[in-house]
Amino acid sequence: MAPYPITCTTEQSDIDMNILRLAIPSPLRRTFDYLARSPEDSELKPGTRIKVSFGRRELIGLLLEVVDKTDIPSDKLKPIIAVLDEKPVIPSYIIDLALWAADYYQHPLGDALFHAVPTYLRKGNSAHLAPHTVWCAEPLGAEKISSRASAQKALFELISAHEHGVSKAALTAEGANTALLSKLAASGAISEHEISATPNHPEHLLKEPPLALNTEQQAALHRITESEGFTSYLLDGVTGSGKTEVYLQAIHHCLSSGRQALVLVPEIGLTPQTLQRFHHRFRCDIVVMHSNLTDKQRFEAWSKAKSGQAAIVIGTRSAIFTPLETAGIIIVDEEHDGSFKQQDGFRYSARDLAIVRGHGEQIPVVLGSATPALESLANCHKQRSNHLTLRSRAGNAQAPTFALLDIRKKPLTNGFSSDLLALIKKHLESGTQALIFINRRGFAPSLMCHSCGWISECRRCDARMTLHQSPPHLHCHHCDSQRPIPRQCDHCGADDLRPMGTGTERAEMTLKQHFNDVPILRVDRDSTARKGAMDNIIAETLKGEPCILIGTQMLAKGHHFPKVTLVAILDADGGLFSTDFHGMERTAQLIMQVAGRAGRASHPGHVVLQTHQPDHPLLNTLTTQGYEAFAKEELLLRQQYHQPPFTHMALLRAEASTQGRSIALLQAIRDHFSPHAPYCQWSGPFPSPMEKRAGVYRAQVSLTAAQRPALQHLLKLICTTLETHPLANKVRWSVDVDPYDLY
DNA sequence: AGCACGCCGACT
DNA sequence: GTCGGCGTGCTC
Repeated sequence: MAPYPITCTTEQSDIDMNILRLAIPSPLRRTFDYLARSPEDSELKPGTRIKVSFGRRELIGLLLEVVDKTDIPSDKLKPIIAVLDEKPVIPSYIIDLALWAADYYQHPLGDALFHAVPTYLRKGNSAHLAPHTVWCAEPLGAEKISSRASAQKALFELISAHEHGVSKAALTAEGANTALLSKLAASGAISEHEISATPNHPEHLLKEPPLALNTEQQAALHRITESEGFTSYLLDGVTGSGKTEVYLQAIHHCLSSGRQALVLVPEIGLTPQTLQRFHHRFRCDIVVMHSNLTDKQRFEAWSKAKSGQAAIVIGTRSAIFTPLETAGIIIVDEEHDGSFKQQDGFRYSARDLAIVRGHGEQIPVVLGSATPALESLANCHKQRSNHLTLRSRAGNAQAPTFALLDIRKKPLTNGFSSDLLALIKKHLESGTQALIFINRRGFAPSLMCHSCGWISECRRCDARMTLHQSPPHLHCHHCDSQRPIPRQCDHCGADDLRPMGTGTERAEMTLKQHFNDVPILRVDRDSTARKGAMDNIIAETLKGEPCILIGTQMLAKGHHFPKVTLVAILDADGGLFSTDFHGMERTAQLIMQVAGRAGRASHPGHVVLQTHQPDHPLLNTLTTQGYEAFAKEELLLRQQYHQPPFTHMALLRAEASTQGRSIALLQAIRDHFSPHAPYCQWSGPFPSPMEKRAGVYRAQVSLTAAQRPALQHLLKLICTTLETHPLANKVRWSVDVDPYDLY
């Protein structure tokens, strides 16, 4: 209980609380103080939007606190211009979350805080939404319309067709002339009604009965629902083990007690199928927050979450900052997914912030994955999180079998060994489908001159340009620049240019030559760019006829293909020797994810990995003993090498338009700080693995420390120094705490 | 990040 | 003569 004030200090009433401390949307790492105009201004609460003059422009800041004194000389203080809200738009626990994140990720606080404010509000729009209304036909409305008003009659008919009323927007969409609405309303033929929220009656919540749970699922659900206050869980369940059913029943439990659920999903995870599952189960308002919404739509969804009207909020990374009137649970699906970490600007991890938020609001947090991130597993070992495992599959589904296909010394046809082609043939002949995974789109990763060895390189990046065939062009996948395919070598003029390596387009061509009697369905960013293209492919595979699916990561996420019995990974070696210590973990996750696409009860899946490293220990552990055993071994290696999650890491990145400037700045920082920070290991500065990208030269230095606070303290000093460093004016620099990748 | 001030080169 | 290039400095 809070200590009760025994003596009342009376001075308080004499002190003028007339300074408003604001967060300003700018990259400056501090707050800004303004003068209150009146005593009423001093009553304002944190989270209120305030318009102020800042430098030579006007902008909107967010009130953080009201204080009685400031270090800023009084001649510099300006009064505020206007107060935009009568009550805060952002609740204090969201402000706290954003401020915590700004501090942890070393990001300017104003900029971090405004990530929690919907763009619609950032632009100064009113926080009040016009209530949603629908038009309803009156019972005897038809008689009230003049017999000559045919257009009004038509509109009335249209409205009558909607038993529960219809919104103006929907009428417009149906091609109605909504200008006549007011005429009809005036004559009393129709009337306008506010839509009321779907009431959340606990007994009517379910549209369909929940599925029966197996013992493991039941145990997991029980652990989650019995928790009081904050507890963190890792729901570690192999593909097909029914994680989603556990989520749904945990959400049901949460909704039943009148609370809301927040569900975070990866960017590509927000498929119509996922949403369907929620809509089929629950009779309540569900809002979805993703990047394709307009500012207004996003704000509307946000408002429903904030008011409590939306019982379930599903969203991508940024939805972690959505206020909920009565939060009851946070679920992070596919928690290992990289899209939860923002890769530029404010480099926060929504998954990690979910834990922080759950702790702050004293609610359970469930991280779910079939291939948990190593740091999530480590958190379980450290007893910071509770490991809930689901090992058995629903129905009588079996785990896929794995085989490494040694392709050393084997002739390859555009990346396919003859063994693999034979295997595909066998599966097609038995009436099932095959899925081929290649992590490169386009026709071939590069174009080479057979005469002199010249390779088509991007002018703006240290990268080769990918050859695309439909339409024919060279494309840099790093900066998006394109150019026509040269007829002759740029270097020696010879006309013998040859594609090197295999991308999805070339693999598709190869398969078409070998299997001309079955459909070959290519799934990559290029082939699914057209609206509905992906749906058509899904529909085609669901017919169940033999076919071959070929594609990139897009195939690995979200969709399941029940008739696929063979999954082949054309090149499993790609990530094995990455300079990034995460490489092996990412490769393993990807392999398991792709493998998980195959097989159901009647058709067990076979997974084949073409490799030049059939003796690679971790690859063998993964394919013979599974992800869990792999993770255990990889964690041991990380521990040996003092790598995360056993140490804490931050990356100092720099980019500049000329070579050397980035390095020089980072070197200056290292020289300045490393003698005073013996607890911290410095590595670099080095040019980034791809030094030049989109015309800028990039470099980085990594810092690791055994103790988080020591690292945080050092980073703070570094940021302060960098802000005014003479070398920093031509260099863009940033700090990446807990980097997801080291590029 | 913006935005203004300021001081040097090629144009109506 | 100016228009405008981007270096530098500031924001309570």
